Amino acid sequence: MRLSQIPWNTLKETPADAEVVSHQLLLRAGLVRRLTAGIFTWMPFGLKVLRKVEAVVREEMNRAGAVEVLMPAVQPAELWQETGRWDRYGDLLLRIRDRHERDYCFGPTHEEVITEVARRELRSYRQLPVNYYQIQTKFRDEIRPRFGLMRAREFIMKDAYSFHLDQASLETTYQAMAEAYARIFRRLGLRFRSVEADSGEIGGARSQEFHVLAESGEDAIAWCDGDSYAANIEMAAALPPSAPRPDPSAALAKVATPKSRSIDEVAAELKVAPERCVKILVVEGTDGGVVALALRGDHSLNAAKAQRLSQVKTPLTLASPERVTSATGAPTGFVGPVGLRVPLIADHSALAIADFVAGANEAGFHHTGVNWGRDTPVPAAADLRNVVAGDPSPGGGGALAIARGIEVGHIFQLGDKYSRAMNAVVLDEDGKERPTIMGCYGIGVSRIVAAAIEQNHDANGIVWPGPMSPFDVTLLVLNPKNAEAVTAAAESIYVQLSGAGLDVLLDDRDARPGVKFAEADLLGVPHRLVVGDRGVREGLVEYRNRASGAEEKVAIDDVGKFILARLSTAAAA
RNA sequence: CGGGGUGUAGCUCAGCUUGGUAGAGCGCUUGCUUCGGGAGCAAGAGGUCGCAGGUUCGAAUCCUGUCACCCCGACCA
Repeated sequence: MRLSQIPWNTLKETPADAEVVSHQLLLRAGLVRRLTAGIFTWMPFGLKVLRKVEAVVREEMNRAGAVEVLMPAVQPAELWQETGRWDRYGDLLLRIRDRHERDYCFGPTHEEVITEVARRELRSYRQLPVNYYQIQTKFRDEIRPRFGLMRAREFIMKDAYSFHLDQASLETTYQAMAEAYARIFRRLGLRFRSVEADSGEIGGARSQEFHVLAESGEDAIAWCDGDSYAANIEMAAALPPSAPRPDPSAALAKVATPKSRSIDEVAAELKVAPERCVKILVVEGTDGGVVALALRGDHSLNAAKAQRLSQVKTPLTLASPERVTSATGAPTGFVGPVGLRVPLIADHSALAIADFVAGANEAGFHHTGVNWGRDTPVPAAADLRNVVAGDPSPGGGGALAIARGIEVGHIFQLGDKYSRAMNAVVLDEDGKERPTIMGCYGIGVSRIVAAAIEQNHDANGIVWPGPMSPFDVTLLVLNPKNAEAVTAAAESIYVQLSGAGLDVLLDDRDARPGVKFAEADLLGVPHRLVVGDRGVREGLVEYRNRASGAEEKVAIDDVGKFILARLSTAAAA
């Protein structure tokens, strides 16, 4: 492409409302433009990136035996009423009414539509298994769209749905999808991890997430190199400490702590480490009362784990300050296990310490030297906390590390939830009707673009992994006005590279060199060639690698081979 | 939805407290000089000050309403 013929505007200043780097750089590099909250236009170069991601996804889905379809974006309410999700899905569902006053929604996902397809098309077990996929625009009316493409309302997703006669067949396809996903992210040149995940609302037996690793990731994932354990922190099990609880050695005492409510304040005032404190969180229970949860002072509550307790109301709700005071006799911050009048469940780690500090159930006072059993009944034990770096891995292979990740893929085993609700059945070998068993597999295609930038950028702009870059190579022409020879050389190199099958961006604009360099860095194409007066006289162009900054001079006649060699070594790596 | 904030030129923002008729930088246009890391000088174009009411001789500025957007909380690819 010749840059002189494409309107391309970059921003020198960071737009005020762009919070995360990917959003800032997408806007600054002119790849996307925001139309309204959570809704974006893909500009020419941004679209090229999106298409490259789609192509890899499509190739790998096809390789894994999936078959592409394209379902409607607009879906009738009736379908959603069949599965009950018209009412349950809530405000995330963008509802539309047509001129006949009929209800529709803009699809946030396609389980209903694909199940409708399946129940019409699939009649015999002989047609199974089948895995349909599409790459399509979805709309979820997020309460708060943010972070640019990372959490847009309108976004592009690859979603696949597989249908099986039995669980064993589902397992096979699920495994194939896990492998396809790993191939996709590897081919895109992204550092990623697959983790065990909570299957959440969609339901079903097994679920795995794929995360692009990046500091700015919204999710925390726990992993261990020693045993290849990896799980979303929501799921990662905290093992009970192996050492038995020490015997009490201190006497129970009540101390005044008028200013201290938080663990940090209490620990500072009493000069004890937070891990020698026990904090109590009071949450709503299932029986209309409240339930107290005990954690070691330095640990944080894991909402997903707490919700799994039968006594705890879902969704997890902290009791209001008034409820806490009336139930325990103390305001929040001073609740403790000694003489506590509400049911108490303690995290394993909180149960494993002796002589600890805790609230005294009286405003302005804490206890020191508290011991389970001696001063309080021994509460029920449970895994309630988030794992922290250094915890033993549930896989037994060593210590856990915590990394941040951006969820870009999620695969589920759905079972027969939708096929039963919508009567998607096939005849089995015995001629009996059986509901199909389903799997579903999503990839956030547009989110991948943002995640790639979050993971790969520097102070000057984007540093695309080669396979996602809008171009293979960018060719900067310096001083074309003053040097016809330079223009001619650039043209010949452009033809040479294009002829070699490379996607080349030729910067033939009448612009100053500084502008071209700065904008090339912003755009982040991995390989840059500069054609200028200096080199052309010697028959040379200058090469620079965007990621490493390494520079090299290359003979004009050899540029095609040179770049191709770089691309193939990058692909092999 | 609850809490906080912002709407002034394409972008980043000043002006608002204390009403007097619109500003800067970047970007854009033209010319000249420049030209190896977002040039300099000069001349320009561009704004119903989010919208609607109100107060006032006079409103970007004060009041009321409204809309949009952004940030903090629970969901998700």
